[in-house]
Amino acid sequence: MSEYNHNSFEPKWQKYWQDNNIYKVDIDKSKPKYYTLDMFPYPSGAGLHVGHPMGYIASDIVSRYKRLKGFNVLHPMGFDSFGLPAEQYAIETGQHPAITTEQNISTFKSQMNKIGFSFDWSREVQTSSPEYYRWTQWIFEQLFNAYYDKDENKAKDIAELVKHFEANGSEGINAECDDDATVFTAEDWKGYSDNEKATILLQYRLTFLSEAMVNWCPALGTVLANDEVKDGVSERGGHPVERKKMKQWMMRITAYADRLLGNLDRLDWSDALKEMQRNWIGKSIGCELDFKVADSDITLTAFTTRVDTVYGVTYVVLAPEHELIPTLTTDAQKEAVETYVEEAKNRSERDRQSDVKTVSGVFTGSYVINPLTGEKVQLWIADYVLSGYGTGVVMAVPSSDDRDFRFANHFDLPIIRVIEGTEDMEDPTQVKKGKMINSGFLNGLDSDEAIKVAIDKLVESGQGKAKVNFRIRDAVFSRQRYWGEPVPVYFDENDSPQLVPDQQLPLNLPEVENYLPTPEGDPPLGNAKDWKFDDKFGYELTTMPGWAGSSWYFLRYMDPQNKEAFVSKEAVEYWNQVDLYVGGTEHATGHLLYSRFWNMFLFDMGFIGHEEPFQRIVNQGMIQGRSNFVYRVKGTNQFVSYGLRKDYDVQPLYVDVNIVNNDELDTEKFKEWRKDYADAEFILEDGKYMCGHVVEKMSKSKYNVVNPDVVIEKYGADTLRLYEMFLGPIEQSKPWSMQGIDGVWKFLRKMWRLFYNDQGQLVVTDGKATPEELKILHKTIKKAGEDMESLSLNTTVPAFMVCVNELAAAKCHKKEVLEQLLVILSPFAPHIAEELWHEALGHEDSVILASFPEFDASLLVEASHTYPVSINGKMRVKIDLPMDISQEEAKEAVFANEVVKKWVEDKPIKKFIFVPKRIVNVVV
RNA sequence: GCGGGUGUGGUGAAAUUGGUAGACACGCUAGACUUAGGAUCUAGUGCUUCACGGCGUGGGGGUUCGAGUCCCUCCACCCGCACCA
Repeated sequence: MSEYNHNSFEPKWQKYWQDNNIYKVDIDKSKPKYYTLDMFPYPSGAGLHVGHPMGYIASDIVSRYKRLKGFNVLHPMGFDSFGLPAEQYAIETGQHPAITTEQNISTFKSQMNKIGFSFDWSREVQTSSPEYYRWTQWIFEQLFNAYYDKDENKAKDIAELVKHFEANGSEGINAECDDDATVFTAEDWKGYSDNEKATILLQYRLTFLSEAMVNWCPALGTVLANDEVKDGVSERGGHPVERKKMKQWMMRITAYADRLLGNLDRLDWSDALKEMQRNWIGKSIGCELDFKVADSDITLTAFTTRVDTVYGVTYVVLAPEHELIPTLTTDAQKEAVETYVEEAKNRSERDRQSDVKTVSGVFTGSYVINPLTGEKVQLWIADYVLSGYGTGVVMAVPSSDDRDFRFANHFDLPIIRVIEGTEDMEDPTQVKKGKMINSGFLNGLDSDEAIKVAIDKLVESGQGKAKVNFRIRDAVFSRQRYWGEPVPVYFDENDSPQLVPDQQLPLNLPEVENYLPTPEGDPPLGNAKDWKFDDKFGYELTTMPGWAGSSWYFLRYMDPQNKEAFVSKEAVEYWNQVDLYVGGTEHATGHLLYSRFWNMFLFDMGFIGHEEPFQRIVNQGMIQGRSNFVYRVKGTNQFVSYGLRKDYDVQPLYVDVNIVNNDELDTEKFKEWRKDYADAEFILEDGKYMCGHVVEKMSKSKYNVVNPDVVIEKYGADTLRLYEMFLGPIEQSKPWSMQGIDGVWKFLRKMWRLFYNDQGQLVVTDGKATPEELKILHKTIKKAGEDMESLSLNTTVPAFMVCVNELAAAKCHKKEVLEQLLVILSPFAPHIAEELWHEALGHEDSVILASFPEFDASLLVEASHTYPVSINGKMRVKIDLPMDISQEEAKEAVFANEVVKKWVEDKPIKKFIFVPKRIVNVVV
């Protein structure tokens, strides 16, 4: 074969790998395991664009590398196949989402296979298949049957809680539960009806029904979890979201808040990612303290992290939603308060968020007593206090909190400075910590000390206690949609939720004629005919959220066909944690928290042996689109080139980037692109039509989507793989550009020419490699190995280029060298490696089964080193010196050099620095 | 506002973690071979200067024999969170 021609062999090897099940893996205890995972995609109708495979390519390279290094590598792929787009499409067209989804998956798979990924497709999972969601439902049932014991700090079987209730009632139980959990005795418990018992247990279960404020999105017709709402609108589609009280299934993720936070320290994730999770969990350590309402027996409990500043409290504020407001409002203030509360209620979430600077509030007319100072201060209501955080009551310290400061200034409330040094400052909140002043028994203490002393005092007098608060909320689990897992629950004659028995799982998603809510306002599942448990009891009509199926799929890959369990003990023991998880940062607070939560729960219950699912995560950057524009002269069919557009009155129009090459428009293709452009005329510059460009998200409507199939057609999968890595560090976002892909392609052609000459004759020779040739090879082995371990894949490609350039220059065609080069290149470019491995080198087995060559350090040892010699820190000349030269000898040699003499002249030598194998620096 | 990150040629980017700044590619320039070139090969290519040289890693300052790398300070851009008490 005379020329490198990817089309002639890439499909051939893809078929060979598939036919020979080369990527199929099984438990093999004789080998160490390695688990590489990609965040599985939602199979959208648009197919893959060139941005998607970047992470997949990186993880594929690592998988292939680890395999060559002797690991048994689990590298699966599957589909997160429940989701909104397929359902929206069903609503519009009546097409069942399962059909659309199946078609899309088939497109995705064919695109992936063309790139040559080493996935073990026999382990594929699809979250929407009943065989899979049977176990998602099963996990839901385990969560239903469990509660969280705060003493042992783990989830336990709900039966143990029942035992405790039977013996002691609610006395002495330290478990995660609803805030308003019932208090009762063992006697009470025995007297309760089944229904009453069920209601109480629901207050403890890790998945539970609750009447709660939720994010309701009318446009999508469903509630959304907090992480699915961004800036007050839905993350998908950008529709407005309202707060609404609804009965919903919830997940008690807050039980795990502290462990989810604490474990972060031992995970090998980027700081940014960990920080995002920390923020989301939002732990704050502080205390609760009681403010008695003056002339009343009501006590308000406030949460603060800065109890040291308690002497600076000049007023206390309630959230507008606080339920005691009517009782606490004096008659004189009644009207003002009601007006304010009404207004605050009507402000949308979005308003409240975007308008942070406006100060508003109202005085209740009541006063409260500071528990530590005995001072009487005003009680206010303001919407800067959130009902959902802490207790909905804030002790305001205008001298150290920005919001309190603004508020006090606005309403002319007193400000007491309690930190030394802030006495004369216009804005005392600029200094947050220091020695306490004006603070009674806290005077002279440092802020941090004062916090401890103040808490002790509060505890002593029974007016407060240390308290840790979390920002994270329990997760809403219900979705009022069709295309998701049915919740395996029915409601009995008392309307009490009951689990569908295990033997009857999966509870299949029923057929419906209409994917919209029922006329009664029930979710779409309400349209299912005769869908009842035991023909009697109605099933739960909401479905599970998108994150349910994706919260445990990494476990199912280990044992995907298991009919007896979600994963066998043996499989999960062997494959254990995911060693490398590659995916986008957009899942930082959703998927990655929920997965950790479920995994931790399954660990607590003894089903799996590891607490954290993903030891190492690498977030690949986004590939942005690069849109092109043409400029039509208004009212004509004339298009003016980018550089000349200023001379005309033009309208920029998107043009398909696939008919533009390096910003130059293919005018012929442009005329064919659309009917109305068929007789377009062009005003050219330098004989070319140049387009404008802008970097933005890849999307169909912007005509900037580049399909990997197109790149593969022209350059081949190996070039695509190498090029996507060559573009830069994997974590970095960058616009897609084809500039430079030629360089990678040329590299593969050069590589090819080490094996075949222009006439297509094999030129590989059998001779013994020279030390020089071995050196070229081994420094590449070293570099490639290190890079693949650290995922610096962008620098590996140049290392290969240098290697091939040097071998070509040395006219080295020796089998001994080329054979090993093919092995180390094969993770990046498996097709060309396999082709040459068989056709040029005559191997029978696949290169995938080879071993990664051992790097031999002794081959890189040199007799001499070229030292850069600097005079006063400026590099002036390079001198070859023997490796083992002493400082004295080096000095002699350096000063004998003409160039050095010229620079030094007769100036006195101040210093002579000699760093072996590095540098010489002369200071004059 | 808080937190995280990034700033290096015309472009994408390297730099053994304090030791020759710009590897490797794209692009560009010149030449060779060619009927032809969006093929291939050779040479050049940070800026500046005829040259010797000088200047160069967002700006300013510092530590050091030596700083893209460490410290201080300021600026710009990107990402995340945001009345969280």
